[in-house]
Amino acid sequence: MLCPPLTMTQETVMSEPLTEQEIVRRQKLERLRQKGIDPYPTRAHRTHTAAEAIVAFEQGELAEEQSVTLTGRLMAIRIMGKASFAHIEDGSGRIQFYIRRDIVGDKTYEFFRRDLDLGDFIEVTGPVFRTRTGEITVNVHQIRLLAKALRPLPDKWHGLKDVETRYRHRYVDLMVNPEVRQIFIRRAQIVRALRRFLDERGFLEVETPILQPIYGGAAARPFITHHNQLNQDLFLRISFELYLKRLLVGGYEKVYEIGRDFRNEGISFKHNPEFTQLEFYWAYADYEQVMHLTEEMISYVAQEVLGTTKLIYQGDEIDLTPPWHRITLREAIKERTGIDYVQYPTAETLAAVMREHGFQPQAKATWGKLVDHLLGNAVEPYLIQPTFILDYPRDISPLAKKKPDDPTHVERFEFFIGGMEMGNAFTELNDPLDQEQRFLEMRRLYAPEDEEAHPMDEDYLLAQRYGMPPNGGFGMGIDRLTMLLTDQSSIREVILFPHLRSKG
RNA sequence: GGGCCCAUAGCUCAAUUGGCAGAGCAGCGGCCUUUUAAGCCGCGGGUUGCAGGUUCGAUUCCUGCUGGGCUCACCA
Repeated sequence: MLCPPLTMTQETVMSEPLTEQEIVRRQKLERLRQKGIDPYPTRAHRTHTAAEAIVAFEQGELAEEQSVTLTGRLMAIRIMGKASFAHIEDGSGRIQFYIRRDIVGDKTYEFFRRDLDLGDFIEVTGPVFRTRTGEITVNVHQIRLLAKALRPLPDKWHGLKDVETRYRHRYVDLMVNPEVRQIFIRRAQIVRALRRFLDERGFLEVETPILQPIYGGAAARPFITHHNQLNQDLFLRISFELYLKRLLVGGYEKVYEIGRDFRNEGISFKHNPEFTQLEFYWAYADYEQVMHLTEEMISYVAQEVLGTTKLIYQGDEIDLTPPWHRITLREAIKERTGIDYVQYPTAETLAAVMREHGFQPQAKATWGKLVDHLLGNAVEPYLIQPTFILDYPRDISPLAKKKPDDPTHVERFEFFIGGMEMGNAFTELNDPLDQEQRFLEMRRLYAPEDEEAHPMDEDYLLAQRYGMPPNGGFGMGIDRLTMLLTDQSSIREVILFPHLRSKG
């Protein structure tokens, strides 16, 4: 038989016609059913993972001819007539098995040869031995199908490279690219280490609303949704800040949250519309103490996850060992551009001198945005080693407390590693009347129809009037930290299902 | 949103100046009882992202569209 007729009459929800290989696999499925074999049996059995079987054999824990039963996905097949080698892969790794016709019999051997495909999940049982070339191998006595795969696997050597397919069908990426699987294991380790670090220091993990009637705590455009029964528009949160600080009013002294923020903005190598944030708030601390905790926390995580505080990011050697470099924003900008922004206290004069220096700021940018432009364009890309940039202009930091000796600046820092902003922190503003003025100021800065204009959170002001302890707050992008610790240049490589435009 | 680049078989990639769309892997048939990117022989598989245009002839040149990548802008 050269090629079976390429027709399939079964109804399908997929719009694409079946490929030849898919038709062949469905025919095998039918053949199995006719033989009375369930291609999707309800239960599987295993005595060892692949890794456990290998260790058990190496340590002599398996008696002569003692059978093990392993499960996994069929990843490679080498048929040599009346005997064959193949590899299965489970969550612990790969292991080879050997199957001989004279051991399993004609019927089983033909089942293996004709009915199984790469990608199928199977169960194999038999004693473990070492081949002539030294590989620990299961000598199969019984083999069973656990789940038939109806789509062919990508190239066994080159894997799946097409970036769009990797993101849209991440499960395929994960099944054939082990280094991708490793990234998300490491991501979980990072989050676990952060939790452990904060838990050990008495921080309480809390959960605050994702659906919020008023958004705030950051400068970003929100996603809007709607509650039908309440007939109420709601916003997906852009930060946790205002809710977490309410908890300090309530009496908790150390709180943190790890969760998702949503920002309705541009997508780039370091921006995804939804991303994971860590924020903590610490009563009676200031931004100096938060800085200490930050460098301690990040180096702890690196030590826990990588076993070292030195790493390579995109070709640069980075040393996370504290203490980190500290420089004021004003000095950093002066160092890189020669511009001392305090000499140009209005948007007009600052924009003018920036243009003289070759910058092209937005025409209607506020003074604070101009300073931020200088930071982002002239300073940030050079901050490869971990660096705290301190003391931001007051008018771009409406939730931060003024410096006692300089009311034009606030006690705020951002920290940068590998040329990326990793986090933002400040001595939190806890003066309810000052806070109210800041909110009113922000409202004046933006026209009401401006999408960046922020609604006034009156309940937050009310909370502060009950008394909020002085405190230091902190926010950090976990996706970016994961990029750093896995040496990835795109945030999409550290998010399992990154946002992509719909097709068609 | 602007600029640049990319899209060819299930996967990874070729295709000369515009001249018959190919290879490896995967698949199918055959040989092969310690292989490991197994090997050998044979066979099938394409709306070249989509829609137009130029041309005797378009994977190739042009326009538009869709999706992706990089980059700039945007992102208190």
